[in-house]
Amino acid sequence: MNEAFHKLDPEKQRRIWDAVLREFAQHGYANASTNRIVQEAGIGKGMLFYYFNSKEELFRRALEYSLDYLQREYVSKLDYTEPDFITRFVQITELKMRAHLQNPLPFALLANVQINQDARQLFPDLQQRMAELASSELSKLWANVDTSLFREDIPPRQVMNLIRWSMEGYQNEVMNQLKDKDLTGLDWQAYVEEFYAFLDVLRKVFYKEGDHGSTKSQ
Amino acid sequence: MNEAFHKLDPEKQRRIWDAVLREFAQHGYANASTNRIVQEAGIGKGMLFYYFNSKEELFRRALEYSLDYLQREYVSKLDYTEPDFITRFVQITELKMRAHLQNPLPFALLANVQINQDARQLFPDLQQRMAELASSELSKLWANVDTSLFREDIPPRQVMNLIRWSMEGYQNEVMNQLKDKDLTGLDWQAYVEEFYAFLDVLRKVFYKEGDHGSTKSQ
DNA sequence: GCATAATCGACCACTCTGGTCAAGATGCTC
DNA sequence: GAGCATCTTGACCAGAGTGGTCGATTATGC
Repeated sequence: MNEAFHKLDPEKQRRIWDAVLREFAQHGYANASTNRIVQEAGIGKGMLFYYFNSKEELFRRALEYSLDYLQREYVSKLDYTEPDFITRFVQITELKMRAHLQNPLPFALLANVQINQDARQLFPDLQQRMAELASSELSKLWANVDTSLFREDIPPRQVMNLIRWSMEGYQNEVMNQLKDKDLTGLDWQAYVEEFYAFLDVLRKVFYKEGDHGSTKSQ
Repeated sequence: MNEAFHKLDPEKQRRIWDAVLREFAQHGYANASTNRIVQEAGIGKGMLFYYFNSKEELFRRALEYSLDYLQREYVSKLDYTEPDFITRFVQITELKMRAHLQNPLPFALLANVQINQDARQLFPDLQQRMAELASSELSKLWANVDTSLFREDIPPRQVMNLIRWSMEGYQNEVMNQLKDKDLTGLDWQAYVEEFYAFLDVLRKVFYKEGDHGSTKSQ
């Protein structure tokens, strides 16, 4: 990559990355068009191949950029000291949503690469970095959980899976509901309260009986 | 569509549909190639446009074929008399897997159309038929459920959602595990037993206490 | 033998591709 | 201002691929 790119006005860098990531995320490696990228980025065609030398390198850099973004804005901020599994999972989800809200494109690109096998054989090293990121995130999720909070007639592993699946299902449901709606002027408070009520249900179902505290008080 | 197509050797028809569905499912409408289709189907280019007159009609027919397949092999076989929600859900899942195993391509094509908005504005009528199919399937899922089996300290609606999400999560997990493996000579029995054990956990968690019968005996 | 239907694939005009490069703009130093 | 290096552009390239056509050839049924 030409180092001139790094000297660019940051706003312009962002515009270029935006266009690049969006194009690759939407169309995959093979069907992405460098013409559309320069058009959307508002730069001349020559510049794209001046900064990056080929489409292949461009894609490689885009993937690296996305992985770096996730590492920096999400994975590195994860905190695995919280022993309460549900609370921890909520924290993680919040972080992920925050990073996603700030810039959804890296997520979109990585999701596309995961599904579309376009790039798999072309960039096996990055494919591996992706796999590592995903597996390390998940394996750490299970570590140092205080399983003594769980009800004892079900294996802790299964309890954690059930909680995870339930929360993921809940998330997807809310996402789908909100997809088409106008987000301005939305009654967030109602959603948040419903969510905490949902957490209380999970605690009631999967935790030991007794007062383990409502989540609302947080 | 040229009626000559219907007079074709059924095996040849199947080969053509296979190639068509696979291509559209993999690449979406815009990026699908009629050249690749005829090559994979093993017919001359002329024939494709003899049977179907244009790429647009071809896609339309492919979508209709897929919707018909799902209707015939899956939705029409659904039975909503079983009052036990878990049992019903298992039955539904089994039907879906059976149809999917017999021919996954219609599922793949519809999934692609759902995600890729390629075709949305081109074929709004079929888009609507898809939406109807999905919503009718889901709304019927909730009807006539014997909620008296559920524990009473949680709204029945929420119990059903939690069960649904848990089972979907379980499915995805198993699917992911099996994705790369060699399916021949697999120990299915072990999987089935683990699944029934999982169902027992769900019953223990979400149903009223007392002997509601193990699922293993089925 | 003959009409009709089925089948092929070379061919068409066209669009789009990743990539190049001569020409010019811009900024910096003296 | 001149001179030089660095940026920036977009017209242009050869090549690949597009959906679709059609004259030629073969198979079928009577």
